[in-house]
Amino acid sequence: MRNDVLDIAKRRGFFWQAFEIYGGLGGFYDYGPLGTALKENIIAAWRKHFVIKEGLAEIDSPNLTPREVFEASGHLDEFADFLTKCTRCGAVFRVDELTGATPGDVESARTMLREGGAKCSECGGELSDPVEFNLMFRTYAGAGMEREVYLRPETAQGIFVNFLNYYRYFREKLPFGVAQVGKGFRNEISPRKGLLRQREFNMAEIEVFLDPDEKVWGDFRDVEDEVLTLLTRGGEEHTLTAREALERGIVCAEPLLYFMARTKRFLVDLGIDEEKIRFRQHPEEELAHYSSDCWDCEVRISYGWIEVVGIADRTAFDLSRHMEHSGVDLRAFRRYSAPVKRKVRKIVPNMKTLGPMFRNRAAEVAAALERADPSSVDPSGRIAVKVENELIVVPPEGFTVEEMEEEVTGERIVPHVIEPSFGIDRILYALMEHAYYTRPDSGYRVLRFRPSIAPIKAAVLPLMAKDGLDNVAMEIHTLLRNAGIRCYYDDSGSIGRRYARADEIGVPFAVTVDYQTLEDGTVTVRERDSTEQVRVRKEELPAILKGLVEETLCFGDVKGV
RNA sequence: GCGGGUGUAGUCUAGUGGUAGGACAGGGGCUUCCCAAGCCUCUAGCCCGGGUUCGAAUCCCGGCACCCGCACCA
Repeated sequence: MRNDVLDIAKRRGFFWQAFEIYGGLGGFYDYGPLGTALKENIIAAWRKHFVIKEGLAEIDSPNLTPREVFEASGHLDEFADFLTKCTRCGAVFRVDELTGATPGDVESARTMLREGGAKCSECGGELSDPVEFNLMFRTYAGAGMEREVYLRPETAQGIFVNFLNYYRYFREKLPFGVAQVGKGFRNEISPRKGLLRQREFNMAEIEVFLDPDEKVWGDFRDVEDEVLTLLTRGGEEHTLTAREALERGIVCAEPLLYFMARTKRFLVDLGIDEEKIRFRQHPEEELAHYSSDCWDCEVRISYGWIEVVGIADRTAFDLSRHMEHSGVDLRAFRRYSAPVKRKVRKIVPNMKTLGPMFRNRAAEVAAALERADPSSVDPSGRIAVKVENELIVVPPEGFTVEEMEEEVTGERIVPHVIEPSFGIDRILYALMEHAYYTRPDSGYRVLRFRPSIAPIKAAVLPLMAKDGLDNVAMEIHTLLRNAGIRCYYDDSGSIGRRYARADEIGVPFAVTVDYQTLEDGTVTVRERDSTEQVRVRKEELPAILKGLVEETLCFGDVKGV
């Protein structure tokens, strides 16, 4: 079955190994005409399900990202490393942790490891030769190559670093969500399994920013009846509704569960087999460095259960780290429902005396005084403040301590992030496997794409390429294309062969011009899976096909003449 | 990255040192032909690079790619 799908993928133009004429390059694929169209249709469906329905802001940030971003995100520390493995127990270690120094290349890593005489700290076994483990592609920006940049391993950072822009865009109110469709790059050690593990891949990510004390998103009632199969960290398997999962505390964060249910609905809507979808919670040790809880949506295909969507609670990790590293305040303001009044003692600088006393540093001293704690005024009435690492003692006449009433309207908080991250290529491949079947009578191959997802919507076929049937069919072909329907004309070989060719790439409808067309202007429309036909007037064809393709009209409801 | 396997037209495959063959797919034709019918015809291939040999798809070495397992998978 897998081979049939891969055969169709290559032969008919869905996808194939890239750079083949130069021997190929592992982990890189081309999408051909049909694959590109299919991918676009999947993304369009994703937009409908998430961007539009959830009211997200879709954005587009660069693939190349400066080093600093990944220093902050932790990707550099965690993944640009030399690793060694215990040959006895299989435990994995970082060379820099074992030797206390960071090696520059594999050779020096090996030397350091051997000279240090390091052994496995778990079982004392011998360690393997180190392996370079840098999953990010590095390059340089600028003529002088002065900026080190990396191809992003996820699109998420492009959203986090712009948090303030999106916060402003959403008029400074939580919660809000930002989405991005784009490419991610990971220099996988061994890319495998075709589209499933590429070095350059398509992803669609959502970052939802929430108040940590009020982690809710969407209307849970919309999804509460959705039945989910859940594999918990503890090894239990449950099949229950989202409501039950929430009430029994199987998934702790409500928005996580909400997006899990929405994800399932999206996949089923695409044509993924509902019976072959499950959610698996990451065990502690599998969690990424940034997430506190994560559920993978897995789909069963010929390769087994594969992850197609990851739904993670990234907590305040990313924003906190970018705050530390950039020095920019990335907090949101949580407004209290009513302002809180409170009495405070404050130091008020007296500029009249501070000015002559400190001259050009007076402003800094005043600022330091305002930040200082009134209780640190010493018994003699003086206070010491730090200005540019210098301790300055300000005499009593330089300030007053005043008691005043202050109105506090809110506080600053670091939002938490819920991240549903979709692997578009994996979804596309899984969809192809799930859509594939062979006709029981003939064994002919069919892709059962629903009309809105199918890359090509209609085939226009003259029964015979003569007697003027071909001309009429070509006219209809033009008519349909002008109506915005993606279709093709085919007159080669027998009519049966042409139906089979169309079925193999999942064309849902075939329009056939026959001898009766010449008499009364009607054509037949054939539905792919049932192979049933209905005869309609050719003038009505664009409207009927548009309805069928947009799924506002069912094939069974098409009125024949 | 390690171990095992595999690379022959678009796809599947025959060919174990001596002229690369087939099937399917594809193109052109014939046949009033609605589910890959038949017939004629054409296109198209030894993964790449070295070596051994008079001669390599075949043997050897290296590389690349794919598959399976391990490891890795933010």
